[in-house]
Amino acid sequence: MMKNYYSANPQFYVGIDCIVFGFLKGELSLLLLQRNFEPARGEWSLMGGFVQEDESVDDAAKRVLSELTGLDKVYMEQVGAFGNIHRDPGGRVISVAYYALINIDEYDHDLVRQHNAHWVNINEVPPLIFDHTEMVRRARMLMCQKAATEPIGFNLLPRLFTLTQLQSLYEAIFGEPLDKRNFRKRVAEMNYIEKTDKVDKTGSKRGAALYQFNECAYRQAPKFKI
Amino acid sequence: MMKNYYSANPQFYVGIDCIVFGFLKGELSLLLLQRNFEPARGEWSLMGGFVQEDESVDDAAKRVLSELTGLDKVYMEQVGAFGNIHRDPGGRVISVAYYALINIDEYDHDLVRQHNAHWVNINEVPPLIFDHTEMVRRARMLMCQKAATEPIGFNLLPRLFTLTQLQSLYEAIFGEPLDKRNFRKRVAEMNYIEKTDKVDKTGSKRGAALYQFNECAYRQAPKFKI
DNA sequence: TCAAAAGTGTTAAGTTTACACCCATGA
DNA sequence: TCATGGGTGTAAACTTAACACTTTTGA
Repeated sequence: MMKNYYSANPQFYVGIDCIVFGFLKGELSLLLLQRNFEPARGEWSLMGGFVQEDESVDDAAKRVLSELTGLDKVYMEQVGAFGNIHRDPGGRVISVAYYALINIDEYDHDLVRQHNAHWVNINEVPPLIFDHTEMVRRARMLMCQKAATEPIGFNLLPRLFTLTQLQSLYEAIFGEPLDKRNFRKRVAEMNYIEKTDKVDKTGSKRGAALYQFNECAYRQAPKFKI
Repeated sequence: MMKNYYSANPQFYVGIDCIVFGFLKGELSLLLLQRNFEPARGEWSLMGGFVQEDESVDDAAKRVLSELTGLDKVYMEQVGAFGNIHRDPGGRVISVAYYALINIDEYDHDLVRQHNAHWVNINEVPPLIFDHTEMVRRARMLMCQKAATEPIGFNLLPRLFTLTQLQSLYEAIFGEPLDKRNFRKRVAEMNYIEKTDKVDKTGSKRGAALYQFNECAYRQAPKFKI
């Protein structure tokens, strides 16, 4: 009768949509697909997929992201469920959106090319299918809030980075310029952002010190505020 | 072939679970069900239901809340989708949790009684079935954050309230005492929290001024910070 | 008359913001 | 030698936090 109780209800396709953030040429960008499949062939969309029987919703999101990027162990956060009746004109699909932060040096370029995916500046996102524009808006808002109080930004950078790179990342995330001296003062207070003895000479003649984020040290004293 | 593409994927029951907050006797409380039905008869749970074909997920949440409380137009926010494979031992259900803020003077007591639901102090929540404890944890965190920066607390109070009531509400939400003079100073800066000429004599001999939240005035200058 | 809640300002501490110049180096 | 990005400290403005007494009135 328990079986009975559940089976009186309808079932739904449950989709996954991924908002993939990357930090490219000093700008925050999204990895978007120009669909070469139906429905909505030719239009822009997020990378998506469907939850399968043998996986949790979170695992489905990881799988979908991995199908696009070849990446594993990526920082992802759920944005929420999107469940309007006609959100997908191809049929009733309830979709769960996730955002992911990836280091653009590490993804599988071939896979991305096969999916006809492209990096698009966050401020120049074209109209997207269905409710994907709303998903992006929510994802961006959530990511921005989270990035202000938790050290998730490092997922968008290479393991070693300069303070100028870090600052321009946060300027891209918040969409506003930051004061260099105030920024560096705050970084200096976070001992888990460690100066290494390596130097990056690609960005300037003088060379800039390379830093790394020490996750363990952060967990000892998890205070973060940019 | 579009149909084909979708139908290669499995379908799922999509559940709704409601974290119903109320402000009762100076304490934040949750409306919890002691289940008189299977599965998990006798145990404590959130009010739940299933999304139907003819409704959006948000509408399903409103319906489920209304089935329990008789209320309409309640403040609700989505907490997120919960999709672990074995989260519900009775079958694969992907559930979307919502929190609701209700004024405890206005719900339908008979309906609540019929569902065997009870108000439980937020700090004395019994073990809940499935992943409902985690849902409550997330809902509480989200609500607390939101309440600090948006005027959602008024949904938990009667239309007219005293500043002492308002303060004790926020103390319950944040789980910490607030300074009376600092609190009132901040309230005074929010012109959309309007003093009325009515007085509440039930809480003290002297009587306390009754205030109301003016939504329109708030939208003119939507700044809120407690 | 007294117990109980309502109401009311000031000051110190801490945080945030604004701001400008010298340094090192490769071209 | 000079153009370019790297690196550094201080003071004013603002925000937050701490704090105690008087008022009113019903019992």
